[in-house]
Amino acid sequence: MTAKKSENFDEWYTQVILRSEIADYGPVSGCMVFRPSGYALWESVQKATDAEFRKLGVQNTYFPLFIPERLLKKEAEHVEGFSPEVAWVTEAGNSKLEERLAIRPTSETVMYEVVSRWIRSWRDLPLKLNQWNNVVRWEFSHPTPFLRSREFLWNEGHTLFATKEAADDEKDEILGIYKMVTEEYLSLPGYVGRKTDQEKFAGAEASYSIEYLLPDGKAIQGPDFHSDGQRFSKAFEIVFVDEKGEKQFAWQNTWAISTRVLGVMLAVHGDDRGAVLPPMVAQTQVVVVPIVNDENKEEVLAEARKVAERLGASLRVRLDERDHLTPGRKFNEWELKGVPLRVEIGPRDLKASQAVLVRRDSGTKRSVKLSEIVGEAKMELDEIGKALFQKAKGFLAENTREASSLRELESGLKEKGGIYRILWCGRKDCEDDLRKSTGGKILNMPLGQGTPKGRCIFCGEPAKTVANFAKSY
RNA sequence: GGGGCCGUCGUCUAGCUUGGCAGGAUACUUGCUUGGGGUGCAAGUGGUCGUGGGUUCGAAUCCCGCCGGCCCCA
Repeated sequence: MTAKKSENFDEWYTQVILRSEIADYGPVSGCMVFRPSGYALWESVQKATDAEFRKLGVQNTYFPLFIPERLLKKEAEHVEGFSPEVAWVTEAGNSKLEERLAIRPTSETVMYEVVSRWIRSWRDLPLKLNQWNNVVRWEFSHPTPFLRSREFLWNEGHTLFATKEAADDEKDEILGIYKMVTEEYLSLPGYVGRKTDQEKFAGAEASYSIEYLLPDGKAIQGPDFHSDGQRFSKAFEIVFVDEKGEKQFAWQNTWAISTRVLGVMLAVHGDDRGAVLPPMVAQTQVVVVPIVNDENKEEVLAEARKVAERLGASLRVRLDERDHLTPGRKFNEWELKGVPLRVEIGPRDLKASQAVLVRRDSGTKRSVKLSEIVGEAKMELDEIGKALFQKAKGFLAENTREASSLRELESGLKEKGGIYRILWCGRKDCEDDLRKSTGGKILNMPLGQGTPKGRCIFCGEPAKTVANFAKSY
């Protein structure tokens, strides 16, 4: 690592993900490669999230990558929102296609066209579908691995209900899952809230998001949930007969968590030595580094293997037996790669029947008895996950401020960055003007708040809501 | 979206101003050495100089386009 996180964040971020061997660039701009340790992070998130979805009765499916143009166009607001960044297939071999095919930017249209055939009666509902897949959104501003890539991986949940109430009830369930996974697995704190009408998903009635703060003071959106109402069911004629024998349009939701959260996690926790991976998602949770010399090589290696095996029964462990590297080199390498916990075993430890545990997050070392090492390692890993979360939470809190005047907001964003709590009248004009004059935007509006006392930061009319405001990715 | 800086072995880079043998460090391979925080020595492998065109006897070097990366502004 040559860049410092605090001095040149963008360069630091690039170095971390490349040098830690988590990701690499592909040959097409904006399309990244997940290397094994990077893909393992996603698999951990996927596994944890998917298990929660299943508890709600969500079933996994797979729908096609390609969407015929006529389908994509069926819901007007939806197509308008996505058309600038849709990638198209227009040819196959030497012949031009009769109808061009969109590479899915999201799958509403292709799914609902088909699903409409599956729904006939209120007994067919609720129908809760999900797919883990890739989508393509051809962004034109600077692509950044994980944080803004043209192709990314995500889940897209698509659920259909008989009533608005049933559909609305799902919001807290899904946002709760996303909050749990990002907090407990990725150690990331964020702000849950509703998006403004301008910022909501193209085709939704209302959108909700979890917003995060990056170390450079800019905010970025994480997982989201959309109440689609009956817009898509009307466009795609997803109709069922209710208990009274009347035809009704289904009420729908869509929701997603993407690989972007991995970028947020890497950016938030990493330091000037490299990546710092939360134990719950790290491919390797513990690395065992034997420290040998000629006299006791076999003895030390044998004990190191034994320790690695015992730890390996319940943890993801790697034993670094490479003989051509010195311990110091290995320490640096595994720190760069972000392995949460290191176990050192050398001649001195052997004599005392102990080993040294070194935490990646704090660098603290302590000796533990070999007989107790499994329990101690588990405890440390647990502590590391919590400590990362607490540290990130502290950063978020320190960089969340209130601004009561436009001037305060402007200068604050410029000098310190971070997220500002502001009062807003709810009018689109003010939202636009705020964006123009500050370069930031309304991220979302915290849920469960009453009408606040006070006036809109821009126009001075009575405020309708509190809003999280920041410069963003 | 606008402006600026930059692309040379896997990585970092010298060379470019003033056109003339692509050089170093690191990594990698082999051997020895070393080993509790980036060991040391020796030998070896590795480069269409981002890409396409132009100028020239001759281009990493000069000119133009494209691609990619970074920075600043909106």
